[in-house]
Amino acid sequence: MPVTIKDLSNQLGLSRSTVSKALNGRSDVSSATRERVLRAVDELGYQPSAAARNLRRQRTEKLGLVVNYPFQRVADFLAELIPGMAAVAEDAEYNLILYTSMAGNEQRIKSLCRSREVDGIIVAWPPGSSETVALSQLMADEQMPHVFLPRRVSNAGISFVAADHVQGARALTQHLISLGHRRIGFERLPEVYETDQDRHAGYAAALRDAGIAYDPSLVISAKSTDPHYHTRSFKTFLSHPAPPTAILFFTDPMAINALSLAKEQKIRIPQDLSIAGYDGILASGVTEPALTTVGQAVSDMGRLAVESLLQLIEEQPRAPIQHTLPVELIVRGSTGPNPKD
Amino acid sequence: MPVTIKDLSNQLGLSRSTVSKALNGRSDVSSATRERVLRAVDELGYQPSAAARNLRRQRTEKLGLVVNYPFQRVADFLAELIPGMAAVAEDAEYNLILYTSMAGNEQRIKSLCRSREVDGIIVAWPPGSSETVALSQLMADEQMPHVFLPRRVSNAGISFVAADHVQGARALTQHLISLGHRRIGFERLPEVYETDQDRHAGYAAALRDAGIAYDPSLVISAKSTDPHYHTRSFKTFLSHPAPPTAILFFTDPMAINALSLAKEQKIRIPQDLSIAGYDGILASGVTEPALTTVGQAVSDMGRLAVESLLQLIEEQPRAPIQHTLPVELIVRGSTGPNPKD
DNA sequence: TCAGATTACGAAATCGATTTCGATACTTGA
DNA sequence: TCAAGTATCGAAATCGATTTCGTAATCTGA
Repeated sequence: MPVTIKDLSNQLGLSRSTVSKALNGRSDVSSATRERVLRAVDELGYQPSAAARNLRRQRTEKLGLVVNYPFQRVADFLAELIPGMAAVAEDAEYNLILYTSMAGNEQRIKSLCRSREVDGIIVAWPPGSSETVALSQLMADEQMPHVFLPRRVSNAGISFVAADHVQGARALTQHLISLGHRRIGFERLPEVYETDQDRHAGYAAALRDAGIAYDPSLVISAKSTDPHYHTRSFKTFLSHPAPPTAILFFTDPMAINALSLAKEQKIRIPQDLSIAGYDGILASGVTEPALTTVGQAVSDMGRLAVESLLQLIEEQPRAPIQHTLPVELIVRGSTGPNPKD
Repeated sequence: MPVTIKDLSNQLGLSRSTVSKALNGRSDVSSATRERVLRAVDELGYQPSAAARNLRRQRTEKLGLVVNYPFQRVADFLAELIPGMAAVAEDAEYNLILYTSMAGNEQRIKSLCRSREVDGIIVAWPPGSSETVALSQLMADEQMPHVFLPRRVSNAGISFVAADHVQGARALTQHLISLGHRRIGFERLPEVYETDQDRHAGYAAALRDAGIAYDPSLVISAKSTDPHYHTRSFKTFLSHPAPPTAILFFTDPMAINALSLAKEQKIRIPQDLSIAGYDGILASGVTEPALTTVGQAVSDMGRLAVESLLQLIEEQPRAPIQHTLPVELIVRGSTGPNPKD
């Protein structure tokens, strides 16, 4: 039903070859013919069939975005990420295809690679490190360019875009130390996440720099991101024989949860206790008090991820492309001087 | 480089036709042969080429999501919308392709339709009504199934999924009236948006129901969603000779902005002034006081939009598919009794 | 003026699947 | 036993573009 290149060539009395060459800017077409072709394209409203072109060219100009985050929990993150990515991709004439149901299913990733419906893949989900390496290997076997986001992968051969969480957690901890805090609690996630290892390393480094002994009883590992765990962790902190005067939470939602728990228990923030989050989500700016946190240049990360992927696709470099972006300490009302000072 | 159906047929000593039929569940293949084929598929890791299949079948099992919202401003909205849409689509073996750079560019929509790289389109952007009709016509001319989201279109022939903003604004206004308010301010958007007309209609209806005269000086139309305008509108309300005792803002961010302006001016919310938002974004729950607002079942809207589109694609009904979903009044701390009572 | 180079175009192969139609072998029933 | 029906498979066309290669016409320079 739509206009094909055959219709065009019939109308013009030219061969399909010539029409195709005229449209693709090849040199062996006279400029007069080229103009005739272009005029006819306008007249008939011709647009090449994507499927036919993809088949012949063996590429689709589509990038796969494999997401497995629970969207609600990282709403801000994705909402900032996706437009940046889409914008860069579209500038390069690529589009993004979303895949949200392939978590933990290697087979589906493999199918995606083999069907060649995308030219490259951005993986945005939080698997454990070993899983990441296996996944990367799988895609490499299928010759599918790919980039991991938003996380560092310590394995040397893997491309990724990440934020510098060592620096972020370190800056945050230093901020608290500079306010006089010595006993600083930290609620972390399970260690399988490299993000967790990084933030923990930053926390530990800041303590070491300040000559403060690392107290394992001040570090609690949440089993998951379920709010239930944070509530329990928070209570554990409070009932500690020598409770912390400041607490670092792994993410803003955890910290925001803690803010309301504190309010229930008539604990004043930051007079009685300092609380800090991480990620700089939108909601962190409107709580009372507003949350001290660490902001990431999420939009930049998205852009960089796509740029990196396009580079992998078009230039096929030997070395992986790895970016670690700086993060920004955002000091707001939820942190204050150590009340014990 | 990847395994093709030809490789399979060579390996098996069968024709490509037979292999294809075995894989597509056709009846004229013996079950023994079918099993041999399936085994070979597993062994060789065969996956049909998406491009070849698309070309032959004349469909792609992809849906286009044309978005033009400023992502940051509607972060929550999209973050809730997209996963719901993706989930439904993927259950039906479809995927979502994102298009974010085609605002106001009819030509690009036309190209998208003609290239047949998607089987249907969901349009999520806030054009004026007349623009919507033109856009719909354009896609209809190209025989491209499409659904508008998240907005009502008064033109009878157009498919859409929307929330019932008449009801929402009406419920919100009634809530304020029941608190004793008689002078209720309303900051609306330019009238070209049907959403605006709906919410305004709901506001006016509630007043009428309560026998309160409609006072045009209490209704301010913001020129855009720029925070600058809201600040000015808010000040206009305050300097009104008979200022409102409650204000309805068109969206939550506007209301949240007003909350902080009020705090600056030592106006107590809700003791001195009641403030309400609209949309029920995440941040509206963590402000101090938390915002009274109207929540939409955004995830449901996304799901419904995709379901409707799939229906349009697969069943080709004559009539358009139109859904208007109820919304939910969320009463929180930012609204209270009329202080003048 | 003529061999060789250049220009402009078309025929046909190709990408990898699906589908139509026809052919063969095997059953079935009277 | 034979005609008709059924089960199973393959050859070839097809989807709509791109690309390779060959050819005819024109141009160039000595």
